Amino acid sequence: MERGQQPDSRPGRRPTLADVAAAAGVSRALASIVMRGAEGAGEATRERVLETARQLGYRPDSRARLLRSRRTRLLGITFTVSEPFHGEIVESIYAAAEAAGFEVLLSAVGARRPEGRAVETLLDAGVEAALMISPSSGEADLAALARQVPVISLLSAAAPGIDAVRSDDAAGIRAAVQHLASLGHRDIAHVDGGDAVASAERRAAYEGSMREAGLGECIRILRGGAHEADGIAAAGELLAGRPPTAVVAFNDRCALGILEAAWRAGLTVPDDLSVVGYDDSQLARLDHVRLTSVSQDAAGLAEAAVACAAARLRSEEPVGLVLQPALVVRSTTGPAPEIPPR
Amino acid sequence: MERGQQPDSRPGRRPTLADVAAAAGVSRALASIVMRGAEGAGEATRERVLETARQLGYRPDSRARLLRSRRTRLLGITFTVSEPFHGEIVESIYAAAEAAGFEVLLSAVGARRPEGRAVETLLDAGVEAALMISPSSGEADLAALARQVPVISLLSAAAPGIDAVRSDDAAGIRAAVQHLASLGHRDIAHVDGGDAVASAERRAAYEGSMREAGLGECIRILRGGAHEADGIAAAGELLAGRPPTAVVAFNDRCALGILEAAWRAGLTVPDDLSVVGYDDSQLARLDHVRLTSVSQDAAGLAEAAVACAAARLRSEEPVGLVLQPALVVRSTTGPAPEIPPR
DNA sequence: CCGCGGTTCTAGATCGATCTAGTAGATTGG
DNA sequence: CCAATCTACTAGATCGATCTAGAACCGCGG
Repeated sequence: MERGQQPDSRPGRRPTLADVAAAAGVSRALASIVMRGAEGAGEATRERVLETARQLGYRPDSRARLLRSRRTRLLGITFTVSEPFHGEIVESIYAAAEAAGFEVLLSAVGARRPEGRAVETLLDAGVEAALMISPSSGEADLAALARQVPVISLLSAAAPGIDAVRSDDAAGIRAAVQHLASLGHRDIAHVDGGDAVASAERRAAYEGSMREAGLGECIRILRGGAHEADGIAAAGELLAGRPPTAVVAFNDRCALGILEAAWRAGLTVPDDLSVVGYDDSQLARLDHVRLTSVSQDAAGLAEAAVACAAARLRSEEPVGLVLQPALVVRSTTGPAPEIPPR
Repeated sequence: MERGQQPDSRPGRRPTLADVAAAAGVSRALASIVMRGAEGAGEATRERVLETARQLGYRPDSRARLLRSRRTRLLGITFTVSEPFHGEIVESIYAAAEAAGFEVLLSAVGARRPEGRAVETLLDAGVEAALMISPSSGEADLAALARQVPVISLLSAAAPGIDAVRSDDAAGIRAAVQHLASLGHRDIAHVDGGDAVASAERRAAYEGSMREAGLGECIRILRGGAHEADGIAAAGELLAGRPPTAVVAFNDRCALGILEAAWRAGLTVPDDLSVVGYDDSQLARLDHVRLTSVSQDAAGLAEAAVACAAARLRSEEPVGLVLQPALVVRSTTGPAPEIPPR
């Protein structure tokens, strides 16, 4: 009677709502009402049912629950396991989704697991909407997908029929350039993202804001990429000739590569060289890095994306949402050297 | 007739097996047989059903499917979003699980999402077993969990009632020490993992293998940790006094910190200092790092873990499985300098 | 014409929850 | 005292699949 481990009816099986109802001496329907906190149950009965449920160790079977109630309240997420910034967004999405009453289903994209497959898993599980972080699929595929389920693209530009939540890259880059210019820098170079998605836009923003600052003649763009190695390679080229006094990198990982190359070359940051990253990822915040970076505000993006999904499920039209990034100044930027080094 | 977009019965809803059956003029049961490739259907009918399913854009509802068939074939995984090595294992688990006929359900652990919550989500979804990568819960919690569902712990030591799949840390460390000794190093230091789970074991293995190599007098252990900053801090201490000629780090991230500190201090790797990491993560393989590291063989661990889960579901006893790691020599280790530097 | 084994197919129960419609029982009002 | 109203509760259908038991049909030997 007092054991509370095994339901007497079926040995060794996880207890069901029927078990709880039987044990508490009520109908399944009433037990259901109590379990989901709906109204229509007496106070005394409610407590009795909750107590028996606790004793039996009952946990509602989410598959059965979702099957019956049309609204699954499930949000699917595709993300790339090897991208640290994706991880940060995922964590924020959990929080935002929970607050909005959604469950979250993750599906990883990786070298051996293409995005298409990741999305299919989500559809099979019955998600109500799919949040895709930096989707790599083509526009046609995304459009086809969007016909089956609301799709919210995170960090990428909008496509027809799908929501897009991203931050204003141009504004972010402009903030970086202006910050450096206000510190007296003139030779501000840019290591771009190569073939990465947002690379072209950030490159253009760099050129634009250099001209705005009256530094059109100092524009210097090097081909980089999204990873540390790309930063290293570009920095090698950069430091070989007449090095600039500051560099705006495509993202944090690229910036980290530049920092490493600078350290190896014996330069002091930020005395000899200022470096700005992009993403404000954990990497940037690490104690030994303290990288000045443009913050994409993972939490804000996540909340906006979840809000978007909720709006779409209330059958509103797709929107493109653009958040304003903020520059976070840390220890890798400082005043321009009085006399150019070397 | 030829549209193939909307099932005629219920507009705008995803088609069900009943829709397919009706459209193909067969019973639901037969349609089910065809869809899951069971035997008992005529060749002609089989093709007709598959064709109509394709036209209607039918996809089986996994919730309903799993609800009915007791075997959910679902594997739950808890992992930490910010740990790169976890990501690698996750990806390998996908492959291994698919090959073994399992579906995979991910649940992330993070700063704002404790492991307990991550596991509960998995249980609610009805996973048949839980694979936990580097579980942080206490033994009591794990034991309680293991009473509800088979638990396989990855990368951590075994606990009563749960399987554990890990690699032989002692052997890995020994391989690192022997490698360095064979290169002529004598002053081989160890930067440990601080409070991290496997730290004590690796530290002991370092001491043991140093003695085996006749270098008992050169033993030197510094407190480190699992992250880059820990490596930096320890390296600062190390390089301040009489620096060793080689360092065995607790893991790759720690080793990376040591490398950075070395570069900043103007040392050349491996000429002045050899460094060995642990995990053989993506980080170690990066072009500009090329860190000599002990490979934990993510794919092997993943396969073993999935096999373990399968065995447990055939009601075999919990086991502790230990894989042999392998040392991957890259560019951060070399012969000991003829004359100690400085 | 009957019985038999084999294949192909179907009706109906079932998984564990939710939801609709409706039934007891107490309370209130005229 | 009967009708109306409200609350507490229940029976049974339902979601979309699987699974069991059995029906319909085939050819074939006796």
